[in-house]
Amino acid sequence: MRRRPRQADVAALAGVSQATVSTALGTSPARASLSASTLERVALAARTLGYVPDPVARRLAAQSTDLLGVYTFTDAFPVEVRDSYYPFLVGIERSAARLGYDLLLFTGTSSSRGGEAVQKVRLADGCLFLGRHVPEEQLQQLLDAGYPVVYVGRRTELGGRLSYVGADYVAGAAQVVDHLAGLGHTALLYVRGTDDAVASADREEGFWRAVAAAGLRGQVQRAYASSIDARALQSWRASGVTAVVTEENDANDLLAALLAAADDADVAVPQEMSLAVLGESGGVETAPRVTGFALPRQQMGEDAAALLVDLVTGRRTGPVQELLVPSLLVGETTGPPPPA
Amino acid sequence: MRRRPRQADVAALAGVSQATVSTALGTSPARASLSASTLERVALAARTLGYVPDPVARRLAAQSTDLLGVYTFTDAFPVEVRDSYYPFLVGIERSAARLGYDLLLFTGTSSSRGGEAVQKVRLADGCLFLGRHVPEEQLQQLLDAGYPVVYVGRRTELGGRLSYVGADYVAGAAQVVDHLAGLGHTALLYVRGTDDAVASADREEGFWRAVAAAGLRGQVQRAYASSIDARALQSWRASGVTAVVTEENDANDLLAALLAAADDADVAVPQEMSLAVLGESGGVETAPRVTGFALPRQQMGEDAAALLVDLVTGRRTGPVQELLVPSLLVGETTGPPPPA
DNA sequence: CTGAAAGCGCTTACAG
DNA sequence: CTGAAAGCGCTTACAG
Repeated sequence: MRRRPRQADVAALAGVSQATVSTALGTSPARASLSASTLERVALAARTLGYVPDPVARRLAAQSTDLLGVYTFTDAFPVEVRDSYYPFLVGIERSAARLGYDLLLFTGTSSSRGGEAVQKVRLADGCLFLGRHVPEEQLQQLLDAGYPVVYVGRRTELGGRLSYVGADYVAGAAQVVDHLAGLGHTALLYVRGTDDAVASADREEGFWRAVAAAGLRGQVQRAYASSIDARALQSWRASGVTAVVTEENDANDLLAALLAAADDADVAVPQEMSLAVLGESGGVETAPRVTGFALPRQQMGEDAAALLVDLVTGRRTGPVQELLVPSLLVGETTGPPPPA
Repeated sequence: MRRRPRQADVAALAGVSQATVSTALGTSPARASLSASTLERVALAARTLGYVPDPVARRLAAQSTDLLGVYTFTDAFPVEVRDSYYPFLVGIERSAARLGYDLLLFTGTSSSRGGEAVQKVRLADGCLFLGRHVPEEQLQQLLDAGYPVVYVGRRTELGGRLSYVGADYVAGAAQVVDHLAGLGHTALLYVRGTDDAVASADREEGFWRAVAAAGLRGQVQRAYASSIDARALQSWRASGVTAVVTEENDANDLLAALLAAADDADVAVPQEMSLAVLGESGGVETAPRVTGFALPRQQMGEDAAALLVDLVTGRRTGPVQELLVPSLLVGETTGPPPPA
C-alpha cells in the first residue's frame, strides 16, 4: 500500500521547496512571480507522481473546502415526503455543481451529542438548512462565528439575521384570488385552518390583500375548519358563496374535508361551486387536480445554493432574504360561477 | 464576530494544557488515566465556552471525520432517473445515520480538473460509488492508498479488488423463469438485447440456468431484439411458444416493442401469450404492470454503507463482494398458457 | 496523573 | 524569483 504523494515528494522530484510546489500548484497571486521553468518542472513532477492535494490539509490551512453543507432536521431522503424535499435537493445540487462545489449532507439523525453535531457543518465552507425545526441556539452560534448560513424557506427567527430563500406565500395566495376574480367570482369564502406557522399567516394575508385589491372585501366571508360538512357547504351556497378557498396544511385534511362535503351535499365542483387551495393539493387521494399554487422548489434550491456561495466568497454579505413567487396551478376544481 | 473557541481556550480556562483537553474530551485510552477533577474542570470549561472540536483538524491529525462519501458519476439527483437512484440514497442514508456517520455527496459534474476531483472524496473516511462509469484509474489510486471504497452494483473491474454490494441478476432471472414454469409454461422464448453489460450477461445466465433446472432446455428458443414485430410474434406463437421473456434495458424499448407487437398481432396478453421482463418495466408507458423482478435498492444502499463502515473501522477487510436477491414482481402480463 | 513536543499536509506572509 | 518559517487545530506517543 503505497503512501500517497504530498507536496514534499513533488518538491524533491522537481528540485524546489515544498512551499514553491504549493504556490505553483495553487491559484494565489504569488504564482505569477514563479518562473516558467519552475512551473513546468513542478507540473511535470506532480503529474509523474500522481499528486493530488489533500483537501483536509487545505481546508485547515486555507479555510476552504469547496464544500457546501446541507443540513436537514429529518432524514435527507425521507420516503414519505420525498416529493417535497427532492426538488430542493435537485436545485441545490445543480447550483453547487455549476459553481464548482460539492455537497456535504448532514442529517440531524446522525447526531449523537444532540445539538452540538450541528457544528460539524463547519467542515463545509457554508451551510444550507432545510426543514421545520430551527435549533436557534446552534444557528446563533454559527452566525456569531460569521459562518455563512442560508435557510431554504422563510424564517423570521433570530431577529432577521438569518439569510433565506423562501416562497412568497402572499403572492401565491393573491394569484389564486385573482384567478377566481378573473373567472367572475365575487362572493368568496375563506376557510382557515388552525396552524399558526408563518407560512399559514402569510397565505391568509395574501388572500385578504388580493381580495381588497379586487374590490371584493365586503362580499368575502371567513369560516373555521371545524365547521366543514355538507350542511355548512349548503348554507354557504345558499348565502351566495360561489367559491371556497382553503389553505394547504400538513395532510391537506382541510381540502379533503371540503371535497368530501361537496360530494356529500351533492354540490357539483366546479359547476355549482369552485374550490381552491392556497398551496398544493398533494396528499389528497381524490381524482380532481385542485386549483392552487406550487412552490418553485427547485428554483428555491438553486437560488439558496447560489446565495450561499456568494456569502462564502464574500461577493454578497448577509443577511440576504429572498422570496420567490409560486406559480398558479389551474386545476379542475375552478370554473366560472353558476349563473345567478 | 467572536472567534470560535479551540482547545487552547478551554485549556486556559480549566487551568490545564491543550493536550490534556484533547485527551479529556476525546475517547482515547489515555483518557482513563486523567483524574476525575481534571475531567470535570475540562468538561465545565468546554461547556462554558461552547467548545466544539474542529472536524477538519481532527481529520488531519487523526484520520477520521465520521463522514462517508457518496460519489455519483452523474447528478446525484437526476430528475430523469430519480426513482432509480433515490432508493439507494435512502438506504445509504439510513445506514449512515444509524451508524453515526454523515454523508459527503460528490457529483462528478462539479469536478473541474477531470478525474482528479475524485480524490476529494478522501475528505471522508471512506466512499461509496454509484453509477455506470467506473474511472478505473482513480479508483485504482484510492485502492492503492488503502482507502476504503464500496461500489453499489456489481463490478468486475480492477481484478476483483473492488468491494461491492450488487444485485443477483442470476437469481432474479431464475425467479421469473420459475414463475412461468410454475404456471405451466414449457415453451419459452428468450429475446436478447444488444447490451453487453455485466448485468445483461448475468440475466441471460440466470435465465438459462433456471431453464435447465426446470428441465425445459430443449423447448426454449432464443431470438434477437431486431426481429421483434407482429409477424415474428405470430410465428413464435404458431411454433408453440407460450411465454416470451426479454431483458430490461435502458429505455425498456425491447419490452415496449414486444407489447406493441402483441397489440399489432392481436395476441391477447396473457391469455394467449405471457410476457415477462428480466428486471423492471419502468419507462414503458403502457398500462399493464409487467411481470419481472425488482432490485432491492434500498437494502443494497443500506448494506453498502454498512459494509463501508466495517471497512473503515477495520471490522472487515476488503474486498468484500455481496449480492442481494431481487424480488419477483408478478404483474398482469403472465398467466397460465392457453389450453393446447 | 499531566505537560512539552512533534506532526498531520497544506497556505501564506516575509526574507532575501 | 524562491526558500525558511510559522501556523491552521487537533492527536498521540513520550517524558517526567
